[in-house]
Amino acid sequence: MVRTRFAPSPTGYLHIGGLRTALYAYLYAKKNNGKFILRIEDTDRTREVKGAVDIIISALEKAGMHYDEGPIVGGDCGPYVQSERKDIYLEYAQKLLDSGDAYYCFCTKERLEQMHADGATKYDKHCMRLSKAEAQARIAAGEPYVIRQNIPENGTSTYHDEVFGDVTVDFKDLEDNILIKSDGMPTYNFANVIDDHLMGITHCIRGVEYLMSTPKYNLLYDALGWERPVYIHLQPIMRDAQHKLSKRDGDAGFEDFLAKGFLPHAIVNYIALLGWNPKNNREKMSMDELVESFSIDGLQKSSSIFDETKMRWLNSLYVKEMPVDDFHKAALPYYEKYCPDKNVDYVYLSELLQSRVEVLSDIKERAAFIDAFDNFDLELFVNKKWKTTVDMARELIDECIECTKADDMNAALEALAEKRGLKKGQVLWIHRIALTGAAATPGGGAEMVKLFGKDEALRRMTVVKARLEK
RNA sequence: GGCCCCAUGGUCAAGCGGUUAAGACAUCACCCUUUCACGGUGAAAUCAUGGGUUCGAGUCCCGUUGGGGUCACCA
Repeated sequence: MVRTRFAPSPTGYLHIGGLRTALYAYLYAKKNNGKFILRIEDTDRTREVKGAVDIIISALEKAGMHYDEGPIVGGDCGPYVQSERKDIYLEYAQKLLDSGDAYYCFCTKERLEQMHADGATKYDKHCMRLSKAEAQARIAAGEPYVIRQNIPENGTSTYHDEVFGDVTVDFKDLEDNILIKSDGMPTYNFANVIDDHLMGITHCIRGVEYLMSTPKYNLLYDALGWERPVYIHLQPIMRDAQHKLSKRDGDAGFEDFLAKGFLPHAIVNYIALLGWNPKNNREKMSMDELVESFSIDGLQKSSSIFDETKMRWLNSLYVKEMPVDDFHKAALPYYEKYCPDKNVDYVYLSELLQSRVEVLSDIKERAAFIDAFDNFDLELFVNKKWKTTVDMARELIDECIECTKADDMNAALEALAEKRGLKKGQVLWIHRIALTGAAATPGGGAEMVKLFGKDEALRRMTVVKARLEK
């Protein structure tokens, strides 16, 4: 049975790159009728962020990825929070100590720093030479210590990665890294191996930053007599050719995009395609369809640049197919914030806006004309294409108002154009500007009158008339 | 710097020795619409570079360049 996992450290938000890693792990598990596990990697107590686990869980929920085992829901391999598994790691560290695959190290930070200052590129195995008795004595004396992994001094290690193929690393380039820190907590390098095995993880899906250290983990699997998992390393999502998308650049978090008005599934759909090709030439896909078409051979070997513009396009597709009621409900908070308590038909506004909005937050500018009417620039009456002028508006405003009162406004406007020897477009332009005060509106004059209602429409035009005649 | 990995239009990408080198976003033009969008049609735009191998190379090999990753008591 396939078992994959998403193992974030609780930093306070879910990075879009992390979300994609989680997504691929989820898709792969579901595609193979397997299980998707959530594990929290919080062994660095100094980086503890309160409430971070809840944020991750709720983000996964919103994204539509339900984990089968993990915090809160539990499972047979719990606990799923590493800080609660301390004793387990110590137990396995002891086995490694016994077999000689690990050793106690008492080197001080000062000595380590001096070593590097002297040009050393890795730890010199200084403490490996200590006898067991001596090590025990120093521990008994209360000296702080760590446990290091004993890596062979010579030879190479090759393993197969599902996306990169065979990767070979020379042991000379690997350091005797720390397995257990002086506070008794394991490092990622150790905990990840122990947990992946104990939790029955069959496919290890993670970022490329672990590509080169994977041989160290394999050494651990081998020493403990465990079967290695299948490895699938993922290239990062970039902001541009040389920088990863990061929180520092702002808005690299899943929640940030939600706040910007993106729909959760649109984000998921977009990032699924960033670094993976479904081979069916389809882009807009439901979660079920993603699961159905997911396959690791569509995974990209190179990193990809995040393109918010394209995500907006995909989002607009989902916005358009929303039931009008849903769209209206989603739009309401924006109306309340940007054009509250106006004399307009908000439901009709939603109807007009739905096809003109890519992300919900576009509503702000799209509906701005409703609120920003009073002081619009009269120069808007000037239109190059239609050759309209402010003077023309001044001349026509009274009649435009009359037309608006008419039962058949459109016909009246048309008649007005004819009477004045103008093109209909010229009259319509002036009429719509007088009504909305905006060069672009989510509908023509007729729609705008319907949106405002005749009374409010006339009130607006009267205000403009006064301004024109001042 | 050592080591590992990567390299097709501006971006996401198909391609797995023989193609007019798909498709999508963005861009531009036109149509539709007497606003703006939506929609439709079309255009422009890519194999980083130098050597091989081969009848034939975007596809295979080597070098170069560029980029990323990694060298922590962080994950």
